[in-house]
Amino acid sequence: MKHCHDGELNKKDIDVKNTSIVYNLCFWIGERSSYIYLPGEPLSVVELTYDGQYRLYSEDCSREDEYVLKLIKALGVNEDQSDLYVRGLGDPLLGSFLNTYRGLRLRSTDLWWALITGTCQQNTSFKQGWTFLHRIVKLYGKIVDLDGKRRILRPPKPREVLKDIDKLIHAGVGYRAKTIKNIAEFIVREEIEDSELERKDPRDIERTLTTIKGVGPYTARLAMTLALRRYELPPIDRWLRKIASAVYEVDESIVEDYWVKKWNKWSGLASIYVTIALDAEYLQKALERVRNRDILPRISKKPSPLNMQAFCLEPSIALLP
DNA sequence: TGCCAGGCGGGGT
DNA sequence: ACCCCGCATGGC
Repeated sequence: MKHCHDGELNKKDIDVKNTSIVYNLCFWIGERSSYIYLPGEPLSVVELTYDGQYRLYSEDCSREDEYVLKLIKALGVNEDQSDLYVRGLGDPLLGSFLNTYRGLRLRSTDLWWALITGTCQQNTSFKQGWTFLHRIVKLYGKIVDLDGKRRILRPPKPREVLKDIDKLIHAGVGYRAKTIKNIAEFIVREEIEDSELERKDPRDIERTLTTIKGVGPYTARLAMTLALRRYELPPIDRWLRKIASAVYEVDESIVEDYWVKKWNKWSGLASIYVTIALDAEYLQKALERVRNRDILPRISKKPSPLNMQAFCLEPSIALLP
């Protein structure tokens, strides 16, 4: 890769550090900066220091202005969240989180990676799911040379996974391997531009993504949230359903309706924020924290959405070849 | 050591 | 529109 140029985010009141580290993989989180792969082609990556300086690398620097726009979009710098705050300040679940993390945005990935991320969360714990993802990157990822000085991992593309699909077994993903294969084939076959899906009606997006076998409403909605910045349809799993039911004192069967009435076009983002606010703790611990109104991230040594660095210390990841 | 978990699809009613 | 089961794996 070539070093294209350096710049500075016009970041206004964005919390650059937390935005770049939350749900990032540990390979790309450093002491003073993080790496962010930009969606789409050509392969481009940004090193973003926590004070907002960035350094752009790409296979092809000729369209570097486009990449800066991609970066701005991926970081959600211009996403106007004022309505979210009108809805959320004072909320028993997210009120104090929103107050404390005002500058946080959700960094986008590409659709392929968002769908894989959702698949890895299916019927498993936070820790196990994110362990799968780290292992997929270690098993399939290539080392890229940034400017002759630094080398970093990059996530695999769908074709690279398809080429050696049997290796997925070593990532420990179990029966999810089939779904990952289906997703890779879908992405290769459809050649959908993320921007094309982005404009569709949310129900259409959900319908399109759930045609992939193994992708249901949860994974489709998570992907819309993580890749398209479309938050109208919330990913609600058993964990969030029980938490929301407890906090708002509504029956589990109507949690989704209640959630969408409350958060409206921010529903998906609010779902993700709850996982951050509760450090993605196991359900019983999360419920206890909710009862104690202890709903702010507590950064410990354990892996959590705001402490993804900890995954690099896990033997099951660190010791992979 | 066995459970069994931040889903899903298929097969029932 | 529901309910129920099996599913691979690795944490607890």
